Amino acid sequence: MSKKGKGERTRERILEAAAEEFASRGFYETKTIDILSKVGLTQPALYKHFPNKQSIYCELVDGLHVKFRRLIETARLGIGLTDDDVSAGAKEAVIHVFNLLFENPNVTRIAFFMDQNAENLKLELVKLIQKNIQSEQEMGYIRSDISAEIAAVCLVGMIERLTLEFLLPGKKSPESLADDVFGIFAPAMINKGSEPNPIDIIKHLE
Amino acid sequence: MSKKGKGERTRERILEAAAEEFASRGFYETKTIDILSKVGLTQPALYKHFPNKQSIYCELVDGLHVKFRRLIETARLGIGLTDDDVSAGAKEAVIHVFNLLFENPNVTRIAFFMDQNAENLKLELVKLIQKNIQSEQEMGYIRSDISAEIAAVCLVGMIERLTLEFLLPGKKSPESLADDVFGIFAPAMINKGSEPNPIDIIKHLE
Amino acid sequence: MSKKGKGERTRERILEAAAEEFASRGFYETKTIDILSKVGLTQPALYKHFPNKQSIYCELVDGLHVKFRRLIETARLGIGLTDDDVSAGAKEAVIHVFNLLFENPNVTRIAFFMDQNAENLKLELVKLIQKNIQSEQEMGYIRSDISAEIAAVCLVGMIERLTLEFLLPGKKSPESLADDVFGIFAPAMINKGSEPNPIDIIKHLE
Amino acid sequence: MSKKGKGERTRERILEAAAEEFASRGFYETKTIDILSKVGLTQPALYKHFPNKQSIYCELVDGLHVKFRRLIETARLGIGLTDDDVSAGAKEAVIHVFNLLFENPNVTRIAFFMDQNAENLKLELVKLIQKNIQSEQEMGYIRSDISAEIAAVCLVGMIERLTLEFLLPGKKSPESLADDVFGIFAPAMINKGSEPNPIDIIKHLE
DNA sequence: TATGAATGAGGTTTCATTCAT
DNA sequence: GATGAATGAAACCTCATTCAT
Repeated sequence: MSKKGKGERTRERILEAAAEEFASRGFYETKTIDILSKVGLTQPALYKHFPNKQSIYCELVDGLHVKFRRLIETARLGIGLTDDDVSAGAKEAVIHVFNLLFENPNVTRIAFFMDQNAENLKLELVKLIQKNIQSEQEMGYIRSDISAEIAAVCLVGMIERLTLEFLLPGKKSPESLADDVFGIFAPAMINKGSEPNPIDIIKHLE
Repeated sequence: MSKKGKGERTRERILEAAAEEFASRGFYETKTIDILSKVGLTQPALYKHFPNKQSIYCELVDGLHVKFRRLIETARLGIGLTDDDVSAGAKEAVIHVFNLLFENPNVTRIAFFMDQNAENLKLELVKLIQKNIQSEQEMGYIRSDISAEIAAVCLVGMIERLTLEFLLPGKKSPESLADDVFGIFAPAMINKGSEPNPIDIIKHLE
Repeated sequence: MSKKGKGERTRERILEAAAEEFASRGFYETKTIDILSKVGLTQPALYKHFPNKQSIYCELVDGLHVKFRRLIETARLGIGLTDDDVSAGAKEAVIHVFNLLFENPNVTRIAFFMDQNAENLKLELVKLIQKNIQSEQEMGYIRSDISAEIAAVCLVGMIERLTLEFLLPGKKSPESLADDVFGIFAPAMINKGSEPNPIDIIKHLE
Repeated sequence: MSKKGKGERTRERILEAAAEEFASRGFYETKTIDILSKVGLTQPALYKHFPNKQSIYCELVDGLHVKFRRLIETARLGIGLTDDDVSAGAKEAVIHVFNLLFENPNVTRIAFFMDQNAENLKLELVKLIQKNIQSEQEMGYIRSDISAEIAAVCLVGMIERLTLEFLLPGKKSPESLADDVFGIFAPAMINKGSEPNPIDIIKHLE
């Protein structure tokens, strides 16, 4: 009666168990038998569903990486909004990031923190944020005396560590963490005492 | 002339090669033979100097962890200075951290970024910073509407990522990075729009 | 209308597919699933019809081996004929052999060329031929300066290789190959330059 | 003191044991542990010397195949001799073949009788012999009413079976077997009653 | 001090084979 | 009669690690 065949469900149970094991022990210390005994299966069952241990790992990692890249892409396309939307949109984007990372904490641990390739992912995120910051700097909304790259890198660093210490353990919600991040990041970026760059204002009025 | 015997030198060459390999491939993908062929030795030589592969890894990791904890301890003891010292001291402390992380990039990669235990280390750093922030919040020097813990976590996150992207690749110096960090973190913490706490002002004027 | 039930037909399709696979890949490189996918069945179906993989192989091999031994037995009983019959009968026998080997080329490949037990079969054939040759040698019809055993072995060798190179690929018919074999073997056996044994001549004139 | 290092000798002992096992059980029924227990070693020792089980097999097979092809090549270059040399040379060549096959009976069993690729080898031998026969047919030395190809195939068939039944078990020497082969093959080929073709004679006198 | 040669131990993987439906 | 899903068993291979020199 169930839409999914038993095989499909088994496959998913393997993936889930693998995620738990990989997240807590790492790839190498996770033995296939650890995964299987968790699911209550024996070795050949695993190889009915996956060609090898590595492929389970990859499926988990790639899954998140794809979603993550898609999120970045979506955010990139959303660039170029009006005033309030800009900062509101930024926070919204960060919430999306936290949401995604919170979807499956085990997978996030693996794909976003343990996997070597995660660095590339973070670099892409940095690039996206950097571009946004630069736009806003050109518009004079935020300080221009700070390197957009440095700022972006810092923002990503904050997101990372907040994810590890508050999001994954379930201590804080994505929204709340986004507030926290911008509670620090926004004030740091604000064009405080200095007059806004007149040219930027003109640009903005057009 | 050299104080160190040949054996001691060999031991160090092994450690160094191991650091390179561990840093680039990780513990499990680094085979003892990879390390040895890099040094031009054969397997038994390794076991003359170390009880096993794990011990090489531990020696590298523990070395940095000890130094790191010592740094934190020193910083902790240095708490409770006068105003200028406070922020100057904070930046100084961050420089020390960057300096330590820059001492041996390979080891840093291993002990500070790959090793599971690094989380504890970072947690200790967070605690230290959190305490400092709390002190300053109590003194009214900085915003009190931000959780000291969150702020500390964010600061550590920034340090981490800046280390990975600028310090380890040699793109920026410890001092410059400390400037960058405080260029963002300090303004974010400043008690701006709100009326400053009168008591704090008095303190500050002294 | 068909005498055979569906099960029986399935059984035969399995045998046939197995013969193809065994013949082209050998026993070990043929996986049960290869056979089954060829027939469009799944694994349990196989075990409804055969106790195991080996038994399929045996059934194929034994089938030919039994037929072959029966052929040899028939030939053995037919020994002791008059002159013309002798050589004519010999060629007839070889045609029978080729016919049998041509009946199912795949099975022949397996049972006559790949199976270790085939050696015994060939040995039996050698023994039979050797006896025939000896009889004829005693009768003086053919050279006595050649070991009957050697001659028999050679004849079997020819049959084997001709089978592989011409019969199984369908390049030559059993009859034509029998002609070829005797085109070489008969002249080789003939009592040519030497004076024929007078006694033999007398026998021959009868 | 010995020229060969211990490792090299071990390698050879493995090869030798493998040849025995492969020859008697076949590739798949030979477990690496069978080979190793014969040599008194454990698994890793094998993999110090060979990348895998297959490579041991290949080294054995390729070794003989190369020698065999070299032999054929040498024979090919030796074509085109005078009268007596022709048949003498042919026998000589067959002796070389038998000698090679006798050098290492186990390897011969594997590379010349069990290995699938052996068929190609035999085909090459057939081609060589066929050419020689054709030359002699053109010169009128031997019967032209027999297909050179058929004759060559038969000759190879004889060699094969004689090898299996007499050479490998050590029942007959290469020379003796060559005599046997030509005792049958030469008379079969001889241009008995018929006058030699005049044109061929002229050709031969040139 | 360093090495050539060997090992113990254990993991991944691959089959043929079966159970419950 | 046939199947989806699972298993038992065993082979290959790869390590870190050690022995004897």
